[in-house]
Amino acid sequence: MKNLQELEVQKKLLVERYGLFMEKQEKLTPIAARIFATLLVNKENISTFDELVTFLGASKSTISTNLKSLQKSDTVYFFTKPGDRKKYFTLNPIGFLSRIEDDLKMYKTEHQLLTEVVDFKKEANEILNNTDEKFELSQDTPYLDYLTNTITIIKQLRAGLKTKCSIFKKTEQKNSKLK
Amino acid sequence: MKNLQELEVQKKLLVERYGLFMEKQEKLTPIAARIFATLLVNKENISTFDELVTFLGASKSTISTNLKSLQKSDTVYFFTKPGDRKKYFTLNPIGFLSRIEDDLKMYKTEHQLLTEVVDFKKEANEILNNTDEKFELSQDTPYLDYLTNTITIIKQLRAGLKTKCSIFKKTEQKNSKLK
DNA sequence: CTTTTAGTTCGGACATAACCGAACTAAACG
DNA sequence: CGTTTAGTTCGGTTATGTCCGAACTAAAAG
Repeated sequence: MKNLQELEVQKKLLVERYGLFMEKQEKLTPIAARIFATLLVNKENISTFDELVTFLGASKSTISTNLKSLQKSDTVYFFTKPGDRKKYFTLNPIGFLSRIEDDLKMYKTEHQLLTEVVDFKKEANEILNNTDEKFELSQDTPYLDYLTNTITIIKQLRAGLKTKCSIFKKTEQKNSKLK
Repeated sequence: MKNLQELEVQKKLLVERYGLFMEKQEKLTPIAARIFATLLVNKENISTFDELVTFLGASKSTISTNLKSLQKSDTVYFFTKPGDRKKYFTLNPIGFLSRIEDDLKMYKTEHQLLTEVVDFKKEANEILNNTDEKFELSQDTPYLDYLTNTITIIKQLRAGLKTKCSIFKKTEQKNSKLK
Protein backbone atom coordinates (compact mmCIF):
# COMPACT_ATOMS: atom_id res chain seq x y z
CA MET A 1 0.00 0.00 0.00
CA LYS A 2 1.22 3.47 -0.81
CA ASN A 3 2.13 5.84 1.94
CA LEU A 4 1.24 9.48 2.36
CA GLN A 5 4.39 10.83 0.74
CA GLU A 6 3.68 8.86 -2.41
CA LEU A 7 0.14 10.17 -2.45
CA GLU A 8 1.47 13.70 -2.17
CA VAL A 9 3.78 13.19 -5.14
CA GLN A 10 0.92 11.75 -7.17
CA LYS A 11 -1.22 14.72 -6.20
CA LYS A 12 1.43 17.20 -7.33
CA LEU A 13 1.70 15.52 -10.71
CA LEU A 14 -2.07 15.43 -11.12
CA VAL A 15 -2.38 19.11 -10.18
CA GLU A 16 0.35 19.95 -12.63
CA ARG A 17 -1.38 18.17 -15.51
CA TYR A 18 -4.87 19.41 -14.70
CA GLY A 19 -3.45 22.86 -14.19
CA LEU A 20 -1.80 22.83 -17.58
CA PHE A 21 -5.07 21.77 -19.14
CA MET A 22 -7.08 24.51 -17.42
CA GLU A 23 -4.44 27.06 -18.29
CA LYS A 24 -4.90 26.37 -21.99
CA GLN A 25 -8.59 25.57 -21.93
CA GLU A 26 -10.00 28.25 -19.67
CA LYS A 27 -7.33 30.85 -20.33
CA LEU A 28 -6.28 31.08 -16.72
CA THR A 29 -2.84 32.18 -15.60
CA PRO A 30 -0.54 29.29 -14.70
CA ILE A 31 -1.05 29.90 -10.99
CA ALA A 32 -4.82 30.40 -11.20
CA ALA A 33 -5.12 27.14 -13.11
CA ARG A 34 -3.06 25.32 -10.50
CA ILE A 35 -5.09 26.77 -7.65
CA PHE A 36 -8.20 25.41 -9.35
CA ALA A 37 -6.57 22.02 -9.84
CA THR A 38 -5.36 21.91 -6.25
CA LEU A 39 -8.82 22.60 -4.90
CA LEU A 40 -10.31 20.03 -7.26
CA VAL A 41 -8.00 17.29 -5.99
CA ASN A 42 -8.11 18.34 -2.34
CA LYS A 43 -10.31 16.77 0.27
CA GLU A 44 -13.68 18.58 0.25
CA ASN A 45 -12.16 20.84 -2.41
CA ILE A 46 -10.84 23.03 0.36
CA SER A 47 -7.52 24.71 0.97
CA THR A 48 -6.31 27.55 3.13
CA PHE A 49 -4.33 30.46 1.77
CA ASP A 50 -1.09 29.25 3.34
CA GLU A 51 -1.51 25.71 2.11
CA LEU A 52 -1.78 27.05 -1.42
CA VAL A 53 1.33 29.20 -0.95
CA THR A 54 3.28 26.20 0.29
CA PHE A 55 1.89 23.58 -2.06
CA LEU A 56 2.27 25.68 -5.20
CA GLY A 57 5.52 27.36 -4.18
CA ALA A 58 4.27 30.79 -5.22
CA SER A 59 4.43 34.09 -3.38
CA LYS A 60 1.63 35.28 -1.15
CA SER A 61 0.95 38.20 -3.45
CA THR A 62 0.57 35.93 -6.47
CA ILE A 63 -1.77 33.60 -4.65
CA SER A 64 -3.77 36.53 -3.37
CA THR A 65 -4.10 38.14 -6.80
CA ASN A 66 -5.05 34.92 -8.50
CA LEU A 67 -7.56 33.97 -5.83
CA LYS A 68 -9.13 37.36 -6.31
CA SER A 69 -9.61 36.76 -10.02
CA LEU A 70 -10.96 33.27 -9.42
CA GLN A 71 -13.48 34.72 -6.99
CA LYS A 72 -14.48 37.40 -9.46
CA SER A 73 -15.30 34.70 -12.02
CA ASP A 74 -17.29 32.77 -9.38
CA THR A 75 -14.97 29.80 -9.69
CA VAL A 76 -13.86 29.98 -6.08
CA TYR A 77 -15.22 31.40 -2.87
CA PHE A 78 -14.09 31.31 0.71
CA PHE A 79 -15.61 30.84 4.12
CA THR A 80 -14.32 31.29 7.62
CA LYS A 81 -14.62 29.39 10.85
CA PRO A 82 -15.50 30.97 14.19
CA GLY A 83 -12.44 31.69 16.26
CA ASP A 84 -10.16 31.18 13.26
CA ARG A 85 -8.87 34.05 11.17
CA LYS A 86 -7.88 31.87 8.23
CA LYS A 87 -9.79 31.94 4.98
CA TYR A 88 -10.86 28.56 3.67
CA PHE A 89 -11.03 28.63 -0.11
CA THR A 90 -13.11 26.15 -2.04
CA LEU A 91 -14.54 25.52 -5.49
CA ASN A 92 -17.92 26.92 -6.24
CA PRO A 93 -20.14 23.88 -6.87
CA ILE A 94 -21.80 25.66 -9.77
CA GLY A 95 -18.39 26.13 -11.37
CA PHE A 96 -18.91 23.19 -13.70
CA LEU A 97 -22.27 24.58 -14.72
CA SER A 98 -20.89 28.01 -15.49
CA ARG A 99 -18.18 26.44 -17.65
CA ILE A 100 -20.90 24.71 -19.63
CA GLU A 101 -22.72 28.02 -19.79
CA ASP A 102 -19.62 29.58 -21.31
CA ASP A 103 -19.30 26.79 -23.87
CA LEU A 104 -22.92 27.32 -24.81
CA LYS A 105 -22.42 31.04 -25.16
CA MET A 106 -19.51 30.50 -27.53
CA TYR A 107 -21.45 28.08 -29.71
CA LYS A 108 -24.30 30.59 -29.81
CA THR A 109 -22.01 33.47 -30.68
CA GLU A 110 -20.46 31.56 -33.55
CA HIS A 111 -23.87 30.48 -34.76
CA GLN A 112 -25.00 34.08 -34.81
CA LEU A 113 -21.87 35.24 -36.63
CA LEU A 114 -22.01 32.48 -39.22
CA THR A 115 -25.67 33.25 -39.83
CA GLU A 116 -24.71 36.83 -40.54
CA VAL A 117 -22.01 35.66 -42.93
CA VAL A 118 -24.53 33.53 -44.81
CA ASP A 119 -26.97 36.46 -44.93
CA PHE A 120 -24.21 38.72 -46.18
CA LYS A 121 -23.40 36.31 -48.99
CA LYS A 122 -27.04 35.98 -49.97
CA GLU A 123 -27.35 39.74 -50.12
CA ALA A 124 -24.17 40.01 -52.14
CA ASN A 125 -25.52 37.43 -54.55
CA GLU A 126 -28.67 39.50 -55.09
CA ILE A 127 -26.68 42.62 -55.84
CA LEU A 128 -24.33 40.75 -58.16
CA ASN A 129 -27.07 38.79 -59.89
CA ASN A 130 -25.92 39.98 -63.28
CA THR A 131 -22.62 38.14 -63.03
CA ASP A 132 -22.28 34.39 -62.74
CA GLU A 133 -19.63 34.54 -60.02
CA LYS A 134 -21.78 33.81 -57.01
CA PHE A 135 -20.88 33.49 -53.38
CA GLU A 136 -20.84 29.84 -52.47
CA LEU A 137 -22.81 28.77 -49.37
CA SER A 138 -22.44 24.99 -49.42
CA GLN A 139 -19.48 25.08 -47.05
CA ASP A 140 -21.13 27.26 -44.42
CA THR A 141 -24.57 25.73 -44.01
CA PRO A 142 -23.51 22.23 -42.85
CA TYR A 143 -21.42 23.72 -40.06
CA LEU A 144 -24.27 26.05 -39.19
CA ASP A 145 -26.49 23.01 -38.78
CA TYR A 146 -23.83 21.36 -36.68
CA LEU A 147 -23.76 24.38 -34.39
CA THR A 148 -27.55 24.40 -34.09
CA ASN A 149 -27.59 20.74 -33.11
CA THR A 150 -24.71 21.11 -30.69
CA ILE A 151 -26.47 23.97 -28.91
CA THR A 152 -29.65 21.93 -28.56
CA ILE A 153 -27.84 18.89 -27.22
CA ILE A 154 -25.65 20.78 -24.78
CA LYS A 155 -28.74 22.44 -23.35
CA GLN A 156 -30.21 18.99 -22.76
CA LEU A 157 -27.06 17.65 -21.14
CA ARG A 158 -26.83 20.75 -19.00
CA ALA A 159 -30.37 20.20 -17.79
CA GLY A 160 -29.44 16.62 -16.89
CA LEU A 161 -26.43 17.80 -14.94
CA LYS A 162 -28.48 20.44 -13.14
CA THR A 163 -30.84 17.87 -11.70
CA LYS A 164 -27.92 15.79 -10.48
CA CYS A 165 -26.30 18.88 -9.06
CA SER A 166 -29.33 19.67 -6.94
CA ILE A 167 -28.07 16.89 -4.67
CA PHE A 168 -25.29 19.13 -3.44
CA LYS A 169 -26.98 22.50 -3.90
CA LYS A 170 -27.07 22.83 -0.14
CA THR A 171 -23.51 24.15 -0.24
CA GLU A 172 -24.45 26.83 -2.72
CA GLN A 173 -25.77 29.36 -0.25
CA LYS A 174 -22.29 29.71 1.23
CA ASN A 175 -21.35 31.50 -1.97
CA SER A 176 -19.70 34.71 -0.79
CA LYS A 177 -20.10 37.99 -2.62
CA LEU A 178 -17.15 40.06 -3.83
CA LYS A 179 -17.50 43.82 -3.85
CA MET B 1 -30.66 48.30 -52.95
CA LYS B 2 -27.25 48.59 -51.39
CA ASN B 3 -24.24 49.38 -53.50
CA LEU B 4 -20.82 47.81 -53.50
CA GLN B 5 -19.26 50.31 -51.11
CA GLU B 6 -21.91 49.60 -48.51
CA LEU B 7 -21.32 45.87 -48.93
CA GLU B 8 -17.61 46.44 -48.36
CA VAL B 9 -18.27 48.33 -45.15
CA GLN B 10 -20.58 45.58 -43.96
CA LYS B 11 -17.92 43.02 -44.82
CA LYS B 12 -15.27 44.86 -42.82
CA LEU B 13 -17.52 44.98 -39.78
CA LEU B 14 -18.35 41.29 -40.09
CA VAL B 15 -14.68 40.36 -40.47
CA GLU B 16 -13.86 42.43 -37.42
CA ARG B 17 -16.46 40.72 -35.28
CA TYR B 18 -15.76 37.20 -36.50
CA GLY B 19 -12.06 37.91 -36.15
CA LEU B 20 -12.47 39.02 -32.57
CA PHE B 21 -14.38 35.83 -31.84
CA MET B 22 -11.76 33.59 -33.45
CA GLU B 23 -8.99 35.46 -31.69
CA LYS B 24 -10.46 34.61 -28.29
CA GLN B 25 -11.91 31.23 -29.16
CA GLU B 26 -9.16 29.63 -31.18
CA LYS B 27 -6.29 31.54 -29.62
CA LEU B 28 -5.16 33.06 -32.88
CA THR B 29 -3.25 36.31 -33.17
CA PRO B 30 -5.46 39.27 -34.09
CA ILE B 31 -4.22 39.21 -37.67
CA ALA B 32 -4.47 35.44 -38.08
CA ALA B 33 -8.04 35.56 -36.82
CA ARG B 34 -8.90 38.32 -39.26
CA ILE B 35 -7.30 36.46 -42.16
CA PHE B 36 -9.52 33.51 -41.31
CA ALA B 37 -12.60 35.74 -41.10
CA THR B 38 -11.76 37.47 -44.37
CA LEU B 39 -11.46 34.17 -46.20
CA LEU B 40 -14.67 32.94 -44.61
CA VAL B 41 -16.63 35.94 -45.87
CA ASN B 42 -14.91 36.15 -49.25
CA LYS B 43 -16.33 34.76 -52.43
CA GLU B 44 -15.18 31.13 -52.78
CA ASN B 45 -13.27 31.71 -49.52
CA ILE B 46 -10.36 32.94 -51.61
CA SER B 47 -8.02 35.88 -51.29
CA THR B 48 -4.60 36.77 -52.67
CA PHE B 49 -1.72 37.85 -50.52
CA ASP B 50 -1.99 41.47 -51.62
CA GLU B 51 -5.72 41.64 -51.10
CA LEU B 52 -5.17 40.56 -47.50
CA VAL B 53 -2.45 43.17 -47.03
CA THR B 54 -4.74 45.90 -48.37
CA PHE B 55 -7.98 44.74 -46.77
CA LEU B 56 -6.52 44.19 -43.32
CA GLY B 57 -4.09 47.11 -43.44
CA ALA B 58 -1.23 45.02 -42.09
CA SER B 59 2.35 44.74 -43.29
CA LYS B 60 3.43 42.12 -45.79
CA SER B 61 5.65 40.48 -43.20
CA THR B 62 2.81 40.16 -40.73
CA ILE B 63 0.47 38.68 -43.33
CA SER B 64 3.20 36.30 -44.43
CA THR B 65 4.00 35.11 -40.93
CA ASN B 66 0.38 34.63 -39.98
CA LEU B 67 -0.46 32.82 -43.20
CA LYS B 68 2.42 30.50 -42.45
CA SER B 69 1.02 29.61 -39.05
CA LEU B 70 -2.48 29.15 -40.46
CA GLN B 71 -1.06 26.76 -43.04
CA LYS B 72 0.85 24.85 -40.39
CA SER B 73 -2.42 24.26 -38.52
CA ASP B 74 -4.10 23.16 -41.78
CA THR B 75 -6.59 25.98 -41.51
CA VAL B 76 -5.50 27.56 -44.78
CA TYR B 77 -3.76 26.43 -47.94
CA PHE B 78 -2.90 28.09 -51.20
CA PHE B 79 -2.99 27.21 -54.85
CA THR B 80 -1.60 28.90 -57.93
CA LYS B 81 -2.84 29.52 -61.41
CA PRO B 82 -0.80 28.82 -64.54
CA GLY B 83 0.93 31.93 -65.83
CA ASP B 84 0.22 33.80 -62.58
CA ARG B 85 2.79 34.15 -59.86
CA LYS B 86 0.25 35.11 -57.19
CA LYS B 87 -0.68 32.75 -54.41
CA TYR B 88 -4.38 32.24 -53.89
CA PHE B 89 -5.10 31.49 -50.25
CA THR B 90 -8.25 29.71 -49.19
CA LEU B 91 -9.80 27.95 -46.23
CA ASN B 92 -9.22 24.26 -45.91
CA PRO B 93 -12.69 22.70 -46.25
CA ILE B 94 -11.88 20.26 -43.47
CA GLY B 95 -11.13 23.21 -41.19
CA PHE B 96 -14.51 22.98 -39.51
CA LEU B 97 -14.00 19.28 -38.95
CA SER B 98 -10.61 19.76 -37.38
CA ARG B 99 -12.03 22.38 -35.04
CA ILE B 100 -14.60 19.80 -33.93
CA GLU B 101 -11.77 17.31 -33.60
CA ASP B 102 -10.01 19.74 -31.27
CA ASP B 103 -13.15 20.22 -29.18
CA LEU B 104 -13.49 16.49 -28.90
CA LYS B 105 -9.87 16.11 -27.88
CA MET B 106 -10.33 18.65 -25.11
CA TYR B 107 -13.43 16.94 -23.75
CA LYS B 108 -11.56 13.64 -23.83
CA THR B 109 -8.52 15.11 -22.10
CA GLU B 110 -10.62 16.54 -19.30
CA HIS B 111 -12.52 13.28 -18.96
CA GLN B 112 -9.26 11.43 -18.60
CA LEU B 113 -7.90 13.89 -16.04
CA LEU B 114 -11.08 13.94 -13.98
CA THR B 115 -11.12 10.14 -14.00
CA GLU B 116 -7.63 10.18 -12.58
CA VAL B 117 -8.72 12.65 -9.92
CA VAL B 118 -11.58 10.37 -8.91
CA ASP B 119 -9.23 7.39 -8.84
CA PHE B 120 -6.78 9.34 -6.75
CA LYS B 121 -9.48 10.20 -4.24
CA LYS B 122 -10.65 6.60 -4.05
CA GLU B 123 -7.11 5.48 -3.42
CA ALA B 124 -6.65 8.15 -0.79
CA ASN B 125 -9.85 6.99 0.90
CA GLU B 126 -8.52 3.43 1.12
CA ILE B 127 -5.31 4.57 2.72
CA LEU B 128 -7.14 6.86 5.11
CA ASN B 129 -9.88 4.39 5.95
CA ASN B 130 -9.16 4.68 9.64
CA THR B 131 -10.26 8.29 9.77
CA ASP B 132 -13.77 9.48 9.00
CA GLU B 133 -12.62 12.45 6.91
CA LYS B 134 -13.12 11.02 3.47
CA PHE B 135 -12.58 12.53 0.08
CA GLU B 136 -15.92 13.49 -1.35
CA LEU B 137 -16.74 12.33 -4.89
CA SER B 138 -20.32 13.49 -5.34
CA GLN B 139 -19.24 16.71 -7.05
CA ASP B 140 -16.95 15.07 -9.58
CA THR B 141 -19.00 12.16 -10.88
CA PRO B 142 -21.94 14.11 -12.33
CA TYR B 143 -19.60 16.26 -14.40
CA LEU B 144 -17.70 13.16 -15.44
CA ASP B 145 -20.98 11.73 -16.73
CA TYR B 146 -21.68 14.99 -18.51
CA LEU B 147 -18.30 14.77 -20.25
CA THR B 148 -18.95 11.16 -21.27
CA ASN B 149 -22.30 12.08 -22.78
CA THR B 150 -20.95 15.14 -24.52
CA ILE B 151 -18.17 13.12 -26.13
CA THR B 152 -20.65 10.56 -27.41
CA ILE B 153 -22.98 13.16 -28.84
CA ILE B 154 -20.29 15.26 -30.48
CA LYS B 155 -18.98 12.15 -32.20
CA GLN B 156 -22.47 11.58 -33.61
CA LEU B 157 -22.84 15.16 -34.77
CA ARG B 158 -19.39 15.05 -36.32
CA ALA B 159 -20.36 11.94 -38.25
CA GLY B 160 -23.44 13.76 -39.51
CA LEU B 161 -21.36 16.70 -40.64
CA LYS B 162 -18.85 14.43 -42.34
CA THR B 163 -21.49 12.94 -44.61
CA LYS B 164 -22.70 16.42 -45.56
CA CYS B 165 -19.12 17.52 -46.09
CA SER B 166 -18.54 14.78 -48.63
CA ILE B 167 -20.54 16.97 -51.00
CA PHE B 168 -17.61 19.35 -51.28
CA LYS B 169 -14.78 16.94 -50.63
CA LYS B 170 -13.74 17.36 -54.25
CA THR B 171 -11.82 20.48 -53.26
CA GLU B 172 -9.89 18.62 -50.61
CA GLN B 173 -7.22 17.19 -52.82
CA LYS B 174 -5.97 20.72 -53.52
CA ASN B 175 -4.68 20.69 -49.96
CA SER B 176 -1.05 21.76 -50.30
CA LYS B 177 1.66 20.40 -48.08
CA LEU B 178 4.01 22.61 -46.08
CA LYS B 179 7.60 21.52 -45.61
C1' DC C 1 21.61 41.44 -66.98
C1' DT C 2 18.84 44.89 -64.84
C1' DT C 3 14.29 45.77 -63.07
C1' DT C 4 9.95 44.51 -61.34
C1' DT C 5 6.83 41.48 -58.96
C1' DA C 6 5.65 38.55 -55.11
C1' DG C 7 6.58 37.08 -51.12
C1' DT C 8 9.89 35.57 -47.00
C1' DT C 9 13.01 36.12 -43.15
C1' DC C 10 15.22 38.54 -39.53
C1' DG C 11 15.97 42.01 -35.86
C1' DG C 12 14.06 44.96 -33.11
C1' DA C 13 10.27 47.99 -31.01
C1' DC C 14 6.33 48.12 -28.38
C1' DA C 15 2.73 46.19 -25.52
C1' DT C 16 0.96 43.11 -22.36
C1' DA C 17 1.11 39.32 -18.93
C1' DA C 18 2.75 37.00 -14.84
C1' DC C 19 5.08 36.97 -10.98
C1' DC C 20 7.74 38.66 -6.99
C1' DG C 21 9.18 41.45 -2.86
C1' DA C 22 8.33 45.20 0.05
C1' DA C 23 5.38 47.98 2.24
C1' DC C 24 0.92 48.11 3.90
C1' DT C 25 -3.79 47.11 6.55
C1' DA C 26 -6.67 44.97 9.88
C1' DA C 27 -7.64 42.18 13.53
C1' DA C 28 -6.36 39.50 17.44
C1' DC C 29 -3.02 38.46 20.99
C1' DG C 30 -0.21 39.40 24.97
C1' DC D 1 -0.08 49.74 22.84
C1' DG D 2 3.40 46.77 20.71
C1' DT D 3 3.60 42.38 18.28
C1' DT D 4 2.09 38.63 15.66
C1' DT D 5 -0.97 36.63 12.21
C1' DA D 6 -3.24 36.72 7.81
C1' DG D 7 -3.69 38.54 3.84
C1' DT D 8 -3.73 42.72 0.29
C1' DT D 9 -1.90 46.27 -2.69
C1' DC D 10 1.62 48.45 -5.35
C1' DG D 11 5.76 49.04 -8.19
C1' DG D 12 8.88 47.00 -10.81
C1' DT D 13 11.25 43.04 -13.40
C1' DT D 14 11.22 39.53 -16.57
C1' DA D 15 9.13 36.95 -20.15
C1' DT D 16 6.33 36.57 -24.00
C1' DG D 17 3.50 37.99 -27.90
C1' DT D 18 2.56 40.84 -31.89
C1' DC D 19 3.70 43.60 -35.29
C1' DC D 20 6.64 46.39 -38.38
C1' DG D 21 10.41 47.78 -41.65
C1' DA D 22 14.47 46.62 -44.02
C1' DA D 23 17.05 43.47 -46.25
C1' DC D 24 16.65 39.40 -48.69
C1' DT D 25 15.31 35.53 -52.42
C1' DA D 26 13.41 33.80 -56.56
C1' DA D 27 11.33 34.13 -60.75
C1' DA D 28 9.57 36.58 -64.60
C1' DA D 29 9.62 40.72 -67.58
C1' DG D 30 11.84 44.06 -70.30
